Amino acid sequence: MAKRKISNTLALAVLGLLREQPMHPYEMATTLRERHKDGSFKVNSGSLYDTVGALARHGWIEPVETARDGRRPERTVYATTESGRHEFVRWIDELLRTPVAEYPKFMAAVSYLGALGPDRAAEALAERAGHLAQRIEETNAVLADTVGSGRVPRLFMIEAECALHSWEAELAWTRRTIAEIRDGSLSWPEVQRTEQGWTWSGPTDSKGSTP
Amino acid sequence: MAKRKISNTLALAVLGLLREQPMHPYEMATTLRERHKDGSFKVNSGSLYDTVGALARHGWIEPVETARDGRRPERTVYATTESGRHEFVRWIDELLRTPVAEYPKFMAAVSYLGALGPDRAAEALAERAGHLAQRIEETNAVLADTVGSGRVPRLFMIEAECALHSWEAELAWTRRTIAEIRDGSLSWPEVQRTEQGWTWSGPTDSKGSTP
DNA sequence: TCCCGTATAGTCGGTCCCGACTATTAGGGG
DNA sequence: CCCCTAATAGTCGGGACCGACTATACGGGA
Repeated sequence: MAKRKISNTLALAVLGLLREQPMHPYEMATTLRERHKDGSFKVNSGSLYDTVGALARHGWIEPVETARDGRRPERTVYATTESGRHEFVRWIDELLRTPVAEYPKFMAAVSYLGALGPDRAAEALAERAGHLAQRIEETNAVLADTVGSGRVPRLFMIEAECALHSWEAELAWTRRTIAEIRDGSLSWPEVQRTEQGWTWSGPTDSKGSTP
Repeated sequence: MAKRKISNTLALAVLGLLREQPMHPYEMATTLRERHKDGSFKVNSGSLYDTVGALARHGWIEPVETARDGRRPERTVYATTESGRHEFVRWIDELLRTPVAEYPKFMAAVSYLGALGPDRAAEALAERAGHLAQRIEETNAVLADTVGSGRVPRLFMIEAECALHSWEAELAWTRRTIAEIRDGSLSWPEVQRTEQGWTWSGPTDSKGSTP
């Protein structure tokens, strides 16, 4: 599978918005924020203008008007093209079908959990758990205020449900791991340098070395 | 909280490796792959040399030797510094404590699930579910072969357990959503453009419009 | 009426990151 | 013994991404 010409998912959001209505970049940003889509797309003005430019170069969108209100900066309004609308659907299809490797910061830190020692690790994870619980609550509130009140169809906020499930899973894992650290069921070997290679020792693990 | 000087987590991996032993960049890459850490860190030669250079500029690591084997390219061997070792621990602590917004590609696609229509969406999700199941199986096999056989302490592969849980959660959500699409409990409104704004209609949702 | 904070709209320079590429050598099958 | 592949070690140019900055207009309190 050849690499996508544009891989920034912000471009997907742009195509999605322009499918509804011609718009200028600044309006795209505010619309995405209004609809709470800024949890799924990193909306950054710099990236946005870059992305819109790239989409235009590829012929997936095109400028349809350059208006000027008084002496404010010029606004360039864009619309999708036929090929842009097709690309939009193809891209979504591909993103859904084939999982790609992601490298969340949390996973990197968990890789070196050992370096903190059991007490500090448990404490740090506990703080994270608190933040996660709060984030989950906030998202639930947003869902209640939109889908829950019938103002927005559920399908239009489905990604919030997806994110919620993912955070709940992370929270569950975090809490379980805290418990395992505290009750000692996750043994904490100390690493030592020797001339042979690496040696570790711990409450339940036997000594060994990596070749 | 001021922004970190280096945010690429590959730098964390480098600090972690050099804490054990002085090394040259190429050896870091192969070591990370051997230890199956390339699921948590994106190991790319270009990024690696950039990252090592940045770490050296900040004084967190330093070159200790530049050896040359025959007429092969020069190898620069690096070691951590005192401040590098402190930074390592501080960084892990911070990454664990405070969750940051991540923008997985899947979330972006789910945002526009509607654009595929129910049948194609369900089919695409089903294909994803298959890939996820396979990935889970592969990771389980790796865990069985390392931790399961007692060759590596569980703590050293803990991030694989974490990733496994996260994928299992995603798989569960995916399967549940497929079922909801197929049995019609996730209603699929059609969006139409009107002069007022946006109108949708669907089996269970009442008509409405976004202001 | 004057000022100040906020909303509107976008530009710009620099850093980060990637992957394709180069160059050398060890190893092994024919 | 020779060629071909894989492994070793790293370079480089270009594109993606970010966030700080500019500039104008509007609204409301002092």
